[in-house]
Amino acid sequence: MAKEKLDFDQEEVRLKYRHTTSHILAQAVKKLWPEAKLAIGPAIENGFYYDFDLEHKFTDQDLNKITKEMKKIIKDSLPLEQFTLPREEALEFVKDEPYKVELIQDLPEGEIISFYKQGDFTDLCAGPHMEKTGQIKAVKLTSVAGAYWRGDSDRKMLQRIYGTCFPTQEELDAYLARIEEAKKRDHRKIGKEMDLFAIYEEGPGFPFFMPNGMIIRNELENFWRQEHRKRGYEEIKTPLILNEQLWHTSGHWDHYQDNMYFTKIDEEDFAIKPMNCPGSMLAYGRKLHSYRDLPIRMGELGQVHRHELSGALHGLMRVRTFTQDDAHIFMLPEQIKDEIKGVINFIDYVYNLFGFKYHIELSTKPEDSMGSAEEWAAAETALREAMEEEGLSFIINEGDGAFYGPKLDFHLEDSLGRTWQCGTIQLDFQMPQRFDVNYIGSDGEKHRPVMIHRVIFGSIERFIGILTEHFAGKFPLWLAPVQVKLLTVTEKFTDYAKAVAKELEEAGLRVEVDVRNEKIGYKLREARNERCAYIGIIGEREAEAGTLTVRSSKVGELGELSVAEMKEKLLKEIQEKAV
RNA sequence: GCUACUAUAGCUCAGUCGGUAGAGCAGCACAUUCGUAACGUGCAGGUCAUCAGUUCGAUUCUGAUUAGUAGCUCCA
Repeated sequence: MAKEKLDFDQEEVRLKYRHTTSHILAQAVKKLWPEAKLAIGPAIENGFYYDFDLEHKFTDQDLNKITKEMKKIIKDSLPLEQFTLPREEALEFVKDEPYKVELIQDLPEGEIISFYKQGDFTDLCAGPHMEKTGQIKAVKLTSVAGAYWRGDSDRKMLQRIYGTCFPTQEELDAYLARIEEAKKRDHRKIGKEMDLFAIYEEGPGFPFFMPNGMIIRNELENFWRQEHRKRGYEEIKTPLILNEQLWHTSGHWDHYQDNMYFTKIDEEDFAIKPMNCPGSMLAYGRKLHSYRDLPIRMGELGQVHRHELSGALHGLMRVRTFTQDDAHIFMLPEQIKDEIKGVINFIDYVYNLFGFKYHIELSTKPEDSMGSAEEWAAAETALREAMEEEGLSFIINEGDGAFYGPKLDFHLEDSLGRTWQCGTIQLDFQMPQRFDVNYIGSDGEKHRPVMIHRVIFGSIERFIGILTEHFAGKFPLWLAPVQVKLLTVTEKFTDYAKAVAKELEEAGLRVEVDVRNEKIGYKLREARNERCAYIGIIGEREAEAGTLTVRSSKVGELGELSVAEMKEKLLKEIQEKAV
């Protein structure tokens, strides 16, 4: 075989390569368990999977056995041959594979039905594929997990084997090492190490924030308030518990009940809020508003509770109580586009500040929704046009809107590249009608305002999780729980160290001093493990010169600085919110 | 919620083919007064997640429960 260098940078090459590997996986599984029924096996980001329906439960040992079998298939370097069949013959061909039968039945009439054959194994597949199984070099089966047939939780759960593959063993090893490295940034691990937050068995999905975590949280909230004041928002706070009737009015009773917690007060039924909007509606509706006052932008750091499925909980990323940095904007119809653009730019400003990369999804009308098709179309158009006019690209997430309106979702990545919805902008024509809120127009008549729900962080909890993984715990100075830690070389310099700490503290910095009778190497190691942003070392030289020897967690040694220089440097960095 | 897996000291883990458990780090005491990632000695610390069952005896085997992990479903 002619040695042909694979261009793995090209997406179609990667997909072809991985897809062929998934066929090899299926062939190996069929060889070992001929009774296994095949579902689907696509190439995905970073690898591939194949779904099987099989009584026997795959174990980790099985993955080794399967890998051995795959290596044989690769060694045999079987050619992959495509052929097509007319529909009836195709159905006859796969009659022992019920999932394949279903797939073929769902293909439109007249579609060419394509198969790929390698050795004694044939799979329904549109391709494309590599020419020979021998072209696959380095394979690793990574995990086995359950997955519903066709992603439908009402249908059977199949066994999914995940794997990855690369043109060389070195690339595979590098990839696996990268994953291991990324796991060290996991916010659950760092959160424990830095004592940011904790979740106890007594409250699954209900995180506790520890003092270090509270510093980050409070700094984020301060920043949030400052930025919202600049942009013409006012702040309110609405109650966590409101009576059940309110949730009938809002539509949550009909559309969101399963996710809500309820309680009783004096025999009357109350609900714990899963969203802040109904409270905001009451707040807006308590007085008459003139068209001259619109838009009204009402912000709220609102804590909500939602019954998320136990299997979905994930550190701070997916919890059962979280604080949304919410706001509801009430506006005239002609203000819609500008307001949406304002929020888009606001979100972009905040995410850029942290250096996040993000992508945007436009989520359209779900099956379970309120309002007419026309209203939904108008709302979707408004969101789409605002995006297009701002020159932003986005993907469509069909049927994933909120029950009261379509939304733009802003997704951020965690350390392993999993994306989490953070910011969202939701257009809502329903809630204003349901709560019968209005404004007085220039004609002296009542009119219905349009409303936007929006969040920037999404939830403070999730955002802190993302921040933690993004910075691997080395937070920007303005967020860092410990901004400076002073270490004394011996106890002789305790007084000087405390005087320096006092001066820095008086400038508003968060300072800790380690005057313990320990070796400097030991104290330094500990301070570094704690991810202190700056470490100041104080010994004889520094005490005499009125300085400290500084090391930054991000850029390393900075040499000797006077206390005044240190103070100025850090205050500037905080002021700039440098990352 | 579903499928699979996991649960031993504050943390990271070892271990018991069934006879009630260990290490390192952290903590405490003593010693050391030291210059850039771990000084030493000693002490203390565990209902082996919970509840049942089998057994003379269960941390170990079985079942249920709870919590967690990966993925699916769902969502900020």
